[in-house]
Amino acid sequence: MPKQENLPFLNALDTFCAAEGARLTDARRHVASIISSSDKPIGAYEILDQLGAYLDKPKPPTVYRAIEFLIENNFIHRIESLNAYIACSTDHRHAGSQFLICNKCSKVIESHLCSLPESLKSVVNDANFTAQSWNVEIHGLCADCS
Amino acid sequence: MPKQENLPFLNALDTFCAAEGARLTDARRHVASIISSSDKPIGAYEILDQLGAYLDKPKPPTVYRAIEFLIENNFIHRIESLNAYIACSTDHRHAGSQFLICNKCSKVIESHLCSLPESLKSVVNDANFTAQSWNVEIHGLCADCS
DNA sequence: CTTGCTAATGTTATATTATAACGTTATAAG
DNA sequence: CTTATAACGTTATAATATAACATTAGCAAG
Repeated sequence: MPKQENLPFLNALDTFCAAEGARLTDARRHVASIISSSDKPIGAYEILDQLGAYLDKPKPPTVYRAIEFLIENNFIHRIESLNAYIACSTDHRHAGSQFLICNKCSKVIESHLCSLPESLKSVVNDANFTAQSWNVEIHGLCADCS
Repeated sequence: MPKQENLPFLNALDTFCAAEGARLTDARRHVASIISSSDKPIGAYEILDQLGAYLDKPKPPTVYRAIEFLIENNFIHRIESLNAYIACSTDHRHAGSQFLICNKCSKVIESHLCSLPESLKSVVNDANFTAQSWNVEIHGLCADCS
């Protein structure tokens, strides 16, 4: 019984692939669908399990390759502190991500600051560091759980 | 040939343990020494290898237990995006960490903002989220490598 | 259309990171 | 001393991720 598909998400992916000449293969589409249908970050092996409903005996590389493709093209993010993946909730490519991760229900709120906060910019500048990408993971309790 | 030990770091650990009644066992001291002697984040299994010079055939749990102890007491941090560990460079407990991670030489600069940047605070407040801890990992090129 | 290139996949195996479980030992407090 | 607890040793395995290589699919040039 597939969960409700996240159609806007899949349509955006479709549009992107058509525009870029990228191939939206079965594996990619199904993995995208599985991740975007989850209301919380989902691990690679849980994706693999669910993928079994659509493909014949999928193996880890199939999942990881799809994940790689989707991350590269900014459709999903990896939550480093959970080794899990989540659909990107913004519609533009961004070098940095910010996640509010509930320690109780595991739901994640993605925010989308378009640039590094000033205080971090200062840190970066003071160190003569060239920032290429950045990731903020804030753990705590969401509104429902606190 | 042990690298130069980071004595200030080990002394601080010693002082802390004495003050808190925590036990500074061989495993903990050696793991702390190994991590604090490294000029870049070091993985658990590399720690394990090096630990072999001091303890008899150490096993993963020995390393992970020491790591857990050192993280809990804020002497080291885990760099999530590298699955690696680094000595804390600040002398006070802090709920949040910020790391500038060089993609070329792997060295890490830890900064120590004591509170969330304002723009992130707003995000947290707007979501009625209660932040407990936070981690910022900024990847890019350090001054030497850019 | 068919040849040849490239992207993507299938498959097997294995690397890497981390923890569960359980019996034993060491420490400090009474 | 005794006892409670913290820490450890050991074995095993869980969980996450990638290497390597043979194969296939899609597409573009001729």
